[in-house]
Amino acid sequence: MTNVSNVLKPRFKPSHPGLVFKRQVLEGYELSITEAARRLGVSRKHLTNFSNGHVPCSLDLAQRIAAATGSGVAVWINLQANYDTWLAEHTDTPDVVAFG
Amino acid sequence: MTNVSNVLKPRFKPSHPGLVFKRQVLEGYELSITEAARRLGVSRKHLTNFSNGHVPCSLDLAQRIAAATGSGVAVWINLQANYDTWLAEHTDTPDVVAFG
DNA sequence: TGAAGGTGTAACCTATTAGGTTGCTATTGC
DNA sequence: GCAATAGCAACCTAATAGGTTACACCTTCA
Repeated sequence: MTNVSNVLKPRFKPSHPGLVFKRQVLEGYELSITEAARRLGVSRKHLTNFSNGHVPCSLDLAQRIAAATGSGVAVWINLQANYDTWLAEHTDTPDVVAFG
Repeated sequence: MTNVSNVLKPRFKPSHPGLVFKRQVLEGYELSITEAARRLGVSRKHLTNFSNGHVPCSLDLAQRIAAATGSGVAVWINLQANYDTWLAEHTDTPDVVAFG
């Protein structure tokens, strides 16, 4: 697993998008989870789980956060993609037969 | 929706990861969908659907393709993320109350 | 001290979806 | 004709996003 991309781009475990949301957005706007959930149109339970890194950032949630904050939806999708990538690189790879 | 990022990074609709897989990987290795499905350990039906852009690239599939081709899993996750981003930017945004 | 609001978490339910199996039809090459 | 491939449909399952409700535990404030 030591290839060029790893050498050029050493990876530490990225923050879960929910933690970024909590620290950057909620604290930045001084919003409670309860109030943010109301404005986003999602349940408080779900936003709590997301903000604590227990559930991934779905496309729907990414769209809502982007719409409410004025940020691009790509930010949240890519945060999740980076997080997923790190996980995928650090879990066992499924059994396959190599191509070529 | 006309912001700096759109100006700097004009977006055309990205190819579905499955089409990339079909054109670049299958044709490159001269593999049939049937044979590739066998090697990846997924059903032929599912790989057909993926290769024709009917189903997204799941994390599991991304891991399998990466393992079989020696490419990084990030490639496939990011292809899907870019595709998702484009779709999210070109569909109606859900109803939310702005922060701040 | 007690009420109010915020937080975390658990149990339960529903809708969606990834993915499998089977079977049919069409196409291509031997 | 026949074998292999491809696309697609119907159907089934396991997993998951997300909701509702409820409970326990803080703070803060009157």
